[in-house]
Amino acid sequence: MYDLEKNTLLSVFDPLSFSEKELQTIQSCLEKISLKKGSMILTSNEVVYEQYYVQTGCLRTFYLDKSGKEHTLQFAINDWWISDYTAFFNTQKSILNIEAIQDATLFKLTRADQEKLYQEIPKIETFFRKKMEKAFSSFQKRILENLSLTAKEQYLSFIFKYPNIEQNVKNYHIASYLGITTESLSRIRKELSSS
Amino acid sequence: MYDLEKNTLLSVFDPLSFSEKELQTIQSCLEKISLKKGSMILTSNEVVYEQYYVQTGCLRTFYLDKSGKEHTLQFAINDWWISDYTAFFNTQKSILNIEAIQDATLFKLTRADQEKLYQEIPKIETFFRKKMEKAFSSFQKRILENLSLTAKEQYLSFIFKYPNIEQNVKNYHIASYLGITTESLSRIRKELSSS
DNA sequence: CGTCTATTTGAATGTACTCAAAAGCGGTGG
DNA sequence: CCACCGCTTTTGAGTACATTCAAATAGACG
Repeated sequence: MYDLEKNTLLSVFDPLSFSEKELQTIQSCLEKISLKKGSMILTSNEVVYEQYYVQTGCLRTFYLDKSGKEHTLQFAINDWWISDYTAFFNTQKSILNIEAIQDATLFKLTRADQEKLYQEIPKIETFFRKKMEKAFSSFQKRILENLSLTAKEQYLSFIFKYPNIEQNVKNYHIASYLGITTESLSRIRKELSSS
Repeated sequence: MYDLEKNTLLSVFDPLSFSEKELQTIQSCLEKISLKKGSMILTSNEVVYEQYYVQTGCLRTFYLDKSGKEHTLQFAINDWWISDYTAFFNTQKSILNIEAIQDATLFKLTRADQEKLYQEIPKIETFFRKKMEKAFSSFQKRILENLSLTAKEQYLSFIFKYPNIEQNVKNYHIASYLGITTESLSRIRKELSSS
């Protein structure tokens, strides 16, 4: 295995270290995917068998409501995992869509291959459990901020959390994440710039 | 072990079945707790070493913001687990408070004992992983509803999800869960009753 | 019955929304 | 290099909805 490729695989499960044999197992489970900006890797109402590790680029998950509005649940940049996990956990149909909002390179991991990794490399199960705990915590924080902060404060919290997001996402994406209109976000930004 | 007590322990890890020896291990890890309505089992800024299984009664977790407002994150009734999981996972200080809003009986399980159970009865780790996945999914749903539904629709979704909640929680608790004032909730309920 | 708590109602205010239009920005082709 | 086009953001005016504060009712309980 070329070192370059090996380093890439290692970065997927970053704090862990592996034997040569384990790396081969991992390699057999990960499929590299390149995406063009604007393309979708998941649309609602598909059964979800896979999750994705984002190596480069930027993606988002969003929910399309009955009135046709998009609501961004999450952005994912380098070193994040992304899927419709609610559907993934139960091998159900997705309610979310996943879109590349920048050209991106990903690694795909199917549920079946994940189980295989759990069997062969148990520490990977712990790795994913911790990822899940982090994701859970960030959802909890999001709910609490939603309940306790004004739109302006939520925007500030957002750009603090994702300091380099500006290059990747449009303001209307941020608005759809915050649950406000682009117009409202524009006015909030105006206020902030003049103070 | 009396059958009654045994059945109680079994209900904590419901779909699983255990040997006599495993039941003893479980028993040694669970501590039964009785709570009076109004009492707190966690206040913010404490290190969180435990989670609780709710056998009877009703509890809620809430966040107290700088302005002194309470924001309810969750209610927990029979067969739910409750804690400040964000703090629990990392053995950090809580930002949440947990209050009994009805007389309640709980089982306490510490992080250390949970690890012990994982070692001795591996299927319990899977059990908790699935609980976590469910909790994650319900947070995701909450965020999406927050983004896509009106206050009235969120209220309807809430009473649909917790059909028997009325006996347990005050309307001002529901309002603090929905992120609206008691007055607004009152007006929403009035509209609904007249239509 | 009286007291305490919870809910409802009213009026004024504020914040975000919709709809429509203008301005800004980036890339392409003449 | 500039003009044009499509996309994004900003601005404006009017409206809708939730908020605040204050007061009135309704319920629960001794």
